[in-house]
Amino acid sequence: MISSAILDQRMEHFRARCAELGLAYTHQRMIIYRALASSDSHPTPEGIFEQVRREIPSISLGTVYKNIHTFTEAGLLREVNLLHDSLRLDANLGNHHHFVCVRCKAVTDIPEKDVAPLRLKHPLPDGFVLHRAAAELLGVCASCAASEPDLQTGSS
Amino acid sequence: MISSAILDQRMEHFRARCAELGLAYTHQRMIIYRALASSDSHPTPEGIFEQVRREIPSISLGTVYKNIHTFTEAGLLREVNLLHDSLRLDANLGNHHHFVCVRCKAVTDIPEKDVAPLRLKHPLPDGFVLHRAAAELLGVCASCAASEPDLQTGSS
DNA sequence: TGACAAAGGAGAATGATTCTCCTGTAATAG
DNA sequence: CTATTACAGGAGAATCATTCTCCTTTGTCA
Ligand SMILES: [Mn+2]
Ligand SMILES: [Mn+2]
Ligand SMILES: [Zn+2]
Ligand SMILES: [Zn+2]
Repeated sequence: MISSAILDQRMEHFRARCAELGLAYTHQRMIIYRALASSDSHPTPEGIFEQVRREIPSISLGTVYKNIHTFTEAGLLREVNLLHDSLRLDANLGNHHHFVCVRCKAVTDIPEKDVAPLRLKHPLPDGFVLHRAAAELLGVCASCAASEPDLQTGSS
Repeated sequence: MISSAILDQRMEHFRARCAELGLAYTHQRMIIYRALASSDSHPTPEGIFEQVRREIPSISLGTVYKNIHTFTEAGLLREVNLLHDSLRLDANLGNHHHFVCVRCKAVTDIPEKDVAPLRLKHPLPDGFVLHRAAAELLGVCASCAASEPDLQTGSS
């Protein structure tokens, strides 16, 4: 759960961004975004659907999915897992990092030594056990950047 | 594509691990693992299926999936995307890191300042444009660790 | 208030993945 | 080198998340 101050700030940003983009400010959208914005557990669409249903029993799962896409495109939401559409496999068992192209979803290995060592400066929450750590670099790969010059600025 | 020396080493490891675990060393398994081990593009099950099919036209997609699971459990393969089973959303738009529990797939936010800054010590491959970087920490969350004491060693 | 484009609801369709069921074959003992 | 048998593979059905289609409803704006 998120503090009420942060939630208010997020809801205000949501309202402003809807106006900015000409998105209709519907009851469903407000409730869906509030469910998302008040969670810090990285929920699934199903989870959001279940929660929203308590307030709007007639809401359809399709509406939840459609708005998740709308919000993501509007920059109001991020997908935790860019690669969730299909399993991606790696037979390289050594430590290394990954660069993921936000455009074509290509995954490129980055040698471990090319990134400053990942060091925890504060301990993990109590009871957590760390197995492995790697950097996930997001951006645009060479071939996508070549075909879309305006992506080269790094401004999402 | 991977160098032939590394491929040989991986195939030898594969053979040894199969013997170790009592896994039958079938032609299909060998061809499937070779397809995986000779790729550095983080292929999908479909992609592996297409490639294996050239050598074993009668192979079934189910066999590819089954062996991918077998190999993953054997530690011969890793999933790039632990969270690919369902979309996971994040309304926290600030920079932060993620801890993913390998057991229950819970995603926990780690404040940006709790990890040493992610710095590239060598430039990305030519033409690549970086948008964002974050650490992905893998391990076992507090509640999973509490319920399975033997997971606390960190030895995968 | 009225017109219209955008948004929502219901359920079918799709696509990736898993499962079931039967057949074939690698492993191993004789 | 066979026979036995448990494990592995093939085919296709089933499942589950996600997307799409089609029609109805509702914000938005004049
Ligand atoms: Mn890799
Ligand atoms: Mn997060
Ligand atoms: Zn790309
Ligand atoms: Zn857990």
